[in-house]
Amino acid sequence: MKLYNTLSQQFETFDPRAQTTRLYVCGVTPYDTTHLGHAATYCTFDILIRYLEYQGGKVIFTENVTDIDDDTIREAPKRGTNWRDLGNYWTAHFIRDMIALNVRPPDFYPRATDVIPEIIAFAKTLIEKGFAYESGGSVYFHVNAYAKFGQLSHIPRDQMLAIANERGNFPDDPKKRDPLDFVLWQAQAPGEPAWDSPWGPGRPGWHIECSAMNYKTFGPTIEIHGGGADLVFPHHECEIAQTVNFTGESYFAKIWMHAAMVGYKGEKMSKSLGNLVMVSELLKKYSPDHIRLYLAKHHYRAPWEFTYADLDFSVSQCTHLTQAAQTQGGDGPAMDYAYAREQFENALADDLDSPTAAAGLCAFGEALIEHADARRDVTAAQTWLRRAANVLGLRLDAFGPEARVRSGWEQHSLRFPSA
RNA sequence: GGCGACGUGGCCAAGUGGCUAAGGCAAGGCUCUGCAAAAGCCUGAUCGUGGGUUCAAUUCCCACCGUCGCCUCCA
Repeated sequence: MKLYNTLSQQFETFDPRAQTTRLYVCGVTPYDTTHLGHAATYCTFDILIRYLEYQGGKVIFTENVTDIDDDTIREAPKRGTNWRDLGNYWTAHFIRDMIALNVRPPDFYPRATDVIPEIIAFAKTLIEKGFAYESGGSVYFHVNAYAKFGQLSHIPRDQMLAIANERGNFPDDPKKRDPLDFVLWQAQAPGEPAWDSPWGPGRPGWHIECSAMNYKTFGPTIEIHGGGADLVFPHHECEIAQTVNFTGESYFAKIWMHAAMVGYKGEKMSKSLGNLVMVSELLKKYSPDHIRLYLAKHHYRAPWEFTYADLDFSVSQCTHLTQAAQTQGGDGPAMDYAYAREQFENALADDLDSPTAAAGLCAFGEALIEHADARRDVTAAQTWLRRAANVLGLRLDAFGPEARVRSGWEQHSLRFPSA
């Protein structure tokens, strides 16, 4: 199949059967609610996984929970709790949405605080190799030591600095050598949670946890790294800088995939703007399939706007698909479905073009109903229809999420006990 | 300012180097109906602007205008 690689800015061929696909997708920072925008990203990668497996590939999937960072520490006291309980609470909330939407669970679901030793090892090695330095109990990655910084976001180096300075991002931290340097390990501030380290008590910076978790579960390189488009810079740029210089490999992930942002009421759906649509709210009126089909009808790299009118339209499409899966045919000549199958597979093989795949599947469902009315044998066509629908995460007439989805997430959620 | 997207009938939104440019919502007309509702049928697009490439562009290329996203809170 073909996938768009943010790093090379080109479509690249990816053969899911050539190797086991190690996939890492950046998860949430559980300091506040999650919403449809988050769901859209994870449904995108869910379709990717399902399609890779449909093509006979094997996938190992890791998603992270950044349970310790500035946000969780800052928000917890505002809500009369501590960072750990806050993280558990919102992670449990997120998991509920993922189960409801039939999003397959990751094989590994580590939290940042599970990998403190690995994070320390990263910082230590990066200091030894000259890519990082200790300053006042904190450790910083020295951006100027890595010439390729900017390779992912394609922001020219000289301008990065100029922009940073223009925007007043200079010496807010006098411990930094350079305003662009970012923290790997942060010295403990009064009242903050801390772990012991060679540089004194402190906690991980943002970015390093993903490098560490990735390395711990997968080793030096992976096939695909994904996340929301808002993570390209600085988060993923920093991850590359950390990982590549730690491992000494020429690359970190072969392909970098980014899911576009979802808008609502004319602006990017975001916590700070408050223009949120909650999955749990939608589920009061719509079924998981309605939402999944609606999401699949948007290409993952194209920003789009949520509207109830569009969501409503997917309701009748789901009804038809389900009817098509259930209808009784006759014993006439078997309905041909090879054309629909080819179209469906080609669409998804073309940079995960789920809108085309979904449209084709809906049209096929309509055709199937007509063939059944004409007393033709549609059983094989129905079997394939169900299989294709499953690639999009649809359940059709089945009740609730797949057993493996529920049990997998529930297993993970044991580590996020929520009061 | 930099990087990247997008701009299709009132609104939302597919799609394509040439054959009537999908579909949905809204609107108007018609059928049905005592009226209405519901349902069915019918009606609408110089595909942002200006150039270029081409026998042919809405589709490719360039410029411009406009909207949006990112540029250390962010899926």
